[in-house]
Amino acid sequence: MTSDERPAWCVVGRGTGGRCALVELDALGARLREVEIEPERLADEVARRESAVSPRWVWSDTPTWYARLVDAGVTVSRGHDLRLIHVILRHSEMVREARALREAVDWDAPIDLQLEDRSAGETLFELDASSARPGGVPHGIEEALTEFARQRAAIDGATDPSRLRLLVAAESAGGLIAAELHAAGIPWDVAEHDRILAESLGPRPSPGHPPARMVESAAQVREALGDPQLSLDSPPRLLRALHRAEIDVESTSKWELTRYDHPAIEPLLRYKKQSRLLAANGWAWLDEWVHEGRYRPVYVPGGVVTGRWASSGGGALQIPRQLRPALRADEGWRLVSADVAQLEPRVLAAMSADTAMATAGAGKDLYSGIVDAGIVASRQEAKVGVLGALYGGTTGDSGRVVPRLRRTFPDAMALVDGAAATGERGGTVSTWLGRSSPAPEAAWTQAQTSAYRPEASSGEQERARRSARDRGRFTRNFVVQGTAAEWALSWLAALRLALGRFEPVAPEAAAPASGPVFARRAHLAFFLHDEVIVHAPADQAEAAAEAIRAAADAAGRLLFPGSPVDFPLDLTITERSPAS
DNA sequence: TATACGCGCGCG
DNA sequence: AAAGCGCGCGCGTATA
Repeated sequence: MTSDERPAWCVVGRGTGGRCALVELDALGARLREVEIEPERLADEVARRESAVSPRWVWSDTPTWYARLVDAGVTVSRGHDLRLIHVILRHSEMVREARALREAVDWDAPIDLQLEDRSAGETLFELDASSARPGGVPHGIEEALTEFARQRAAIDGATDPSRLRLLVAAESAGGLIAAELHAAGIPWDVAEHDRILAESLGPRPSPGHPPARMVESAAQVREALGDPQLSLDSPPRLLRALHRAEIDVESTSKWELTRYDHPAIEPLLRYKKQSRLLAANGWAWLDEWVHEGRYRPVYVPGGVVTGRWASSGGGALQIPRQLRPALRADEGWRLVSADVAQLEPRVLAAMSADTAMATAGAGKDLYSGIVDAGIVASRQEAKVGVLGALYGGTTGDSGRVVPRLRRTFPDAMALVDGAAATGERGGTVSTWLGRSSPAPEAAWTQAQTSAYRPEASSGEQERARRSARDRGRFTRNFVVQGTAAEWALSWLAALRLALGRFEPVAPEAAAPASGPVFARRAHLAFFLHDEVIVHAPADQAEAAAEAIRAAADAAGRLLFPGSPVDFPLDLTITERSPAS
């Protein structure tokens, strides 16, 4: 083993005296070289190694290290996020020996959102001891090397190392992508957003005043209820006023109100919609979150137990469809939007190797395929039934359709029914690539045990059964939602690498607001569970669309080699995102 | 005055 | 018709 061997990994961490340490490892984890450098030189040193050997970069957590590199104009193609991977491995059923990982409690820290959303102007790489936040993961190089060795041992000794390695790579790629999405931002048309607000609410009022059209709606509600002083924003008072008008709802929720025919209902529903728009995405939101034509949400990979991403600040994953037209490509650029048709049922069909379900989905619309197979009469019934199968629905339309699906798709239904049964018993279930559901809380297990005693009251038994069913629905959905998240991460990861190979466009065609790394080529701009938006120079839009399709095919083959299940996309190239 | 919690609704 | 899974956020209300 010689020192000029090509490194497979490069571990980055805090060294001595405020310097950064880089340690290159060979494929077996043996140290090849190590250097300590001043923090200002880190971006250059990373860029040099990336272009020479493109190692997999290992660091404590991606927001801490990578956001600064991206800002400095440096990207890397592959990473290993010790914090994200630690959380997966310490719970994974695939890991045979997790004791050492579980004892490394420092690595079980939640993401530090302050750091992720760091403000501009903060000095680069102030990673000395004084800036380490209590409760965060360790950033020192020796801690990183030790944890990395633990993680490699856990993966190598797993029941299915190759699947777990796919998950580790996909999760880490997600970390890189989240940082890049934040840096690039979503191209946002403030004028269009303002126009949509004005259309619904009236022109922007002066601070502290309600918009005119909301005042109007509220007045109509008060008039119809005969209560001139009523405050619509207080659910208890509104409920009492509705009862006085003989509208016998149990809550003030929208779905319940729509069932009543009364002159107050229409303006009340309108008021609620206006109120929601104003509070969640009104002018204050615009002022706070959109700057220089970009909305830059903070994405939180692994933020959901199932492996889905969460977000923090601005409600990035809940942008109302109504505001979609405010997403607008820069001049000379396009938005390439793609979403997967029925991702979760297709993932279920592939996991369970249910050939009947694969056949129903072959081509385009899975729900229509179920109708065509003569199982249900309408697409809507098919959809409600499939969602009921995934979520554990027992009542209403879904409860009626699920038994038919159980006969038609026995393998798919056996998989989710089995996951539900395991959850009801207090067991753990896992996704296709090995992310496992959390164990039940001690109080849950205690309550189940207690309810089994002969002297347990019927109320106690009923509560225990209900909570067992609740947990069963969670584990039922966990395996599908979690595997769909793995598919989506694989899709994104493949797409990102493909876009990274696009030729830069001429400087005069650049989109400077996207930042130095992304301004001159097609790049990811938005991700939402089963949907991506790529911001692309007009003459790269078609190629980007093809890359999105190719990445979806690649994700399917990677996770489910040989499976007949396909993952068709709805794909559009536009200047402005359609309201749909 | 600050914090915790439930409601309602936006997204998949 | 409005359920069955996973979230984040703003609001009003209750509690300290």
